[in-house]
Amino acid sequence: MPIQSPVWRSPITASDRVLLEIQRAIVEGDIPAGSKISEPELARRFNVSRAPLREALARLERCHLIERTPNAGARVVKLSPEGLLSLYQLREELEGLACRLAAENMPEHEVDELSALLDQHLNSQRVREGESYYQEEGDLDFHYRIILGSKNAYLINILCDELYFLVRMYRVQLGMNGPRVSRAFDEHKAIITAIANRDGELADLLMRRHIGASRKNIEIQLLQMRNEHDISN
Amino acid sequence: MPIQSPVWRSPITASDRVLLEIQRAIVEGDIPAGSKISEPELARRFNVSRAPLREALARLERCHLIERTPNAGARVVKLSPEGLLSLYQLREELEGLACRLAAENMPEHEVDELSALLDQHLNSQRVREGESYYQEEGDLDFHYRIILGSKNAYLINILCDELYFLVRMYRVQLGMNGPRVSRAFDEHKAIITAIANRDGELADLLMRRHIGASRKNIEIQLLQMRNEHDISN
DNA sequence: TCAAGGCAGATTGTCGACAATATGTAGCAA
DNA sequence: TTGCTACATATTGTCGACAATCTGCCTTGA
Repeated sequence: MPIQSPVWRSPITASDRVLLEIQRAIVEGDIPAGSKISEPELARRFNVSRAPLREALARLERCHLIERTPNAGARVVKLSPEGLLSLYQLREELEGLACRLAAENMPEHEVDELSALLDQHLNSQRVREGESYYQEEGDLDFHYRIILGSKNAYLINILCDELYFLVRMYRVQLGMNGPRVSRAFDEHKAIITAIANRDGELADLLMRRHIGASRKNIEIQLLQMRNEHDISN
Repeated sequence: MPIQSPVWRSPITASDRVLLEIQRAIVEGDIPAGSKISEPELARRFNVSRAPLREALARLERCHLIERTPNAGARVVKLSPEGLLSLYQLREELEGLACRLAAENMPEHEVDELSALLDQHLNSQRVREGESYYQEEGDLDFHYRIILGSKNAYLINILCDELYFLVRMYRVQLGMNGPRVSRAFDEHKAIITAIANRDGELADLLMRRHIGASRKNIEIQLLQMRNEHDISN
């Protein structure tokens, strides 16, 4: 089940439906990265005319999943190590800020809910150890809730609507699940505790460190992949 | 002359042209904040059909100048003190990051050019003192160049293409030029010096302080405006 | 052989019309 | 009078067709 944007309007129009389908297809690699997008073909495939399809394409460009050139059409973005690092640099800053603001603005009940959710995940995780469920769904949910708790509309929009589809795309396609599952629990717990204590500065620092650790983890994996590739050639 | 996005494709299509015109109209208050947007009316006004107009509207939504609701149409955003502060909170983080990255990635010649440009502005400014030209054009140009110097595509896109039109809109419509002109010179100079010295940490700090000072300046003006309003009633 | 130019096909940009949905108004019942 | 319903109007969403532009291939000439 795909995680859909929290600031999402209930999908009513044809362009909404098509957008969701193409988003999923791109994120999961069903439409390969770097491939050209043919408007007539996609329109047939989803049984709509080109008008709502182009509306959907405009929104896909907004969340950086495709790139369009006038009179030349659209291509699915190519994933690159540099792009991934750029993305994580941004996340460090933005989610750090989100934590600081959440410590000020997140309502008490939202903090409690998130805290309870973490405990719940921890228990269900201990049962079937190793399952990478948490890293996928739970991790994103955790980050989403804190971002929403910041109550900064621009920040929420940029992170949830524009950048997080890319994060998911990188995770799925590069298989960046990582062995950090158990450590992520503790880090998440520490972050929400800081927010509960209304210690914005600490929450900020912990979140930066949390994402920074992911980034370094990714850098290591990328290095390994490159080495394997070099050896095999 | 409007400052156009540095990552702009040369305006070729009708939707590009319409986008630029509506952007200007909204930023300068020609189309009032909060007003409803009628597709048929705008289409007639700019002599295009609704197809390219809707394409333009999609991009206006992207840079937060309008808000759309399915089946209900689009409205120009309403400006609010909270919105302005949210925007500046974001800018502090993002442009701080931009400075840190620019210190690493900005080519030497770009640093020199920007430094020279600052001196040039300083001289022409001293001639016609008080003119708010610098604050408008020069200031934005300065920030743009540093952002571009970061070489982080996502960061550039978010700041230059999505947030800066709003910044301009707030400045124009709330008349936030401020008396900080001369001080901004010194701050800009210090920032570019830090970047030239490849001292990312310092450049980051100085930029956050620079934008933070603007934010506080704005908060004061907002307070004054409220007081005057309260008194006059 | 190779480069420049042009032609054919396909793709994107734009248009006008129709269908689906929302908004405002008048009439009716409590 | 107040609140609801039904209708008329206007606006948005979608469609199919045409115009403008690009891409690849072929011809042509040096």
